[in-house]
Amino acid sequence: MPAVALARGGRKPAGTLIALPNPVRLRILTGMQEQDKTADRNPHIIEDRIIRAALSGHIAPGERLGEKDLSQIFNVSRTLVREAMMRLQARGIVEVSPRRGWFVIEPSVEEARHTIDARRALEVGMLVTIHDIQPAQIRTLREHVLSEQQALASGDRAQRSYLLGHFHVCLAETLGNPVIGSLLQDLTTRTVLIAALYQSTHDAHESCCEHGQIIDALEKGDPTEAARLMDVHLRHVEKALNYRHVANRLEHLKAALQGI
Amino acid sequence: MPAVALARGGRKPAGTLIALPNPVRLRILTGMQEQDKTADRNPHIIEDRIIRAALSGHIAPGERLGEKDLSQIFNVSRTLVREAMMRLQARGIVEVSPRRGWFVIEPSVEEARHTIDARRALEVGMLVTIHDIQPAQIRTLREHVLSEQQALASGDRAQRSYLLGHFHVCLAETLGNPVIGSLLQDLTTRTVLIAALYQSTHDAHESCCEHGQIIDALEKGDPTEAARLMDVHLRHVEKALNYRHVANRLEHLKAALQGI
DNA sequence: GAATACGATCTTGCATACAAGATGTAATGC
DNA sequence: GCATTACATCTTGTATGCAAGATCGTATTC
Repeated sequence: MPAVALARGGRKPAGTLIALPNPVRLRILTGMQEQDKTADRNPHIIEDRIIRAALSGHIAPGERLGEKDLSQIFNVSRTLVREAMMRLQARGIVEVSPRRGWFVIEPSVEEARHTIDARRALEVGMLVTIHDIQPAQIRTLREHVLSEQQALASGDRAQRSYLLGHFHVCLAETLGNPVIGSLLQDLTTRTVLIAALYQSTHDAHESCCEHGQIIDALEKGDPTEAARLMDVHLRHVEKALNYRHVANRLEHLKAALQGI
Repeated sequence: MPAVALARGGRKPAGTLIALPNPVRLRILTGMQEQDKTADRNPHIIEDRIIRAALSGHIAPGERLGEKDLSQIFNVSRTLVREAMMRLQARGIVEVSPRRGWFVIEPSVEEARHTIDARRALEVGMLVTIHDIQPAQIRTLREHVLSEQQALASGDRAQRSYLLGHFHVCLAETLGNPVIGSLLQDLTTRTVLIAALYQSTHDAHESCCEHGQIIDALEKGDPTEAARLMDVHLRHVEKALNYRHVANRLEHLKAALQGI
């Protein structure tokens, strides 16, 4: 028996990430970014932290998010945790197994495809319907890519993962549509979880480079080309997913037991 | 003083719909569709009913949804109502005013544009990335349009409104992407609320006809044309919104008091 | 008569208590 | 030794209670 037992309702350890009991592991949720300490009374803080942790790769798909653990971590009652979980559930980030617990989504191969297709539709559609774009917007985007490059150089994997995912949200918001930005935040979070699940080997440098190319096309006033590049970019992201490797747990187990 | 007083926290009566106190008016939420009585223990029933009521035009933007009222209507405690509200909040259908109450969204002109733009991006993007389409799928869509026509003929405005909105969800799901379908459910619900707010005069017959044309294009194996038609369709929907008429309440009040 | 202060009564915000189910563990039978 | 059963302990599900704020009506004050 390991030194620390897994919490009762726990599924199997998600990936290789878990080496500590949940309450300890999940402590990363608290002090991650000191910048928004002001909004400590923000009822959305729990959601935000979880999304951020997922985007940073700190939380793995299938990971259990116990109400009690979270209530201790955030020092609130289970009520507030539950309310945050309800919102995250509506956003497709977590799901509940009755009387067993809350779990970060573990999309099946099919769900993964649908999610990426949805992103493709939304992002390509967003780019082809652009009218004009201002230099200031280009500057904002370039700054984002610059910070991506800095994260790449510094070797901060969490920051890198976060920024690469957040580029797409940033793009939508910079182009002036917060509604699309909000939808993309959820879809990219799910994509990052999918990538973690299916062990994406997608190169971060390549992603960053492609982000730059998309901005180039926008700067040249060619949104159609930008849309095409985005399509290619998302195909690369998808192609990097090794769907066969993990498949979903049930399929995996089934195959294993059939001696395949 | 009127025979029935408005609930304390109530904003102004939303549109001309309110002629009864909320608890009575909202009774429409209970027995709307007898078909899914089986799932009475489904914790999502409250959300579903509210979405459906909004799509049917039974619930107006700005309408107050008191926790107590709903808990009486659905015969559950406030806890479950609150959880449903949290999910609806995450889906952008309701919003909360602290210690005053929950309200169906009343999008500003800007938010309305962003929502329709998001729909355009998503639906156009979905159509241009279609590969092949089966006759069975075309049949499903035709059946939907048929039921739209029946609702038009029968004069059932609620059913008409619901089906015209639901076409877009149906399209996404039929084309095989439930993720897009889920996103579109929320976006179309918001659009219907916007239409109610800005008094859309968009002709229902025209909408239904355009739905048919989109299916025609898909059947002919021309998704690009379908995408173009969808773009036009959504522009018609948007154009029908008489943004100036109500604008938002503040603007409206301002204009009224300036004697415009 | 107009402005203000105050309290009654509504609302949501949040914590807590208990019910009910799921799971791991140890005792029991053979 | 192995299967079965009973129980202990964890989990979420749901209702309820009380706190705190917002609004409205009324009395009070100038």
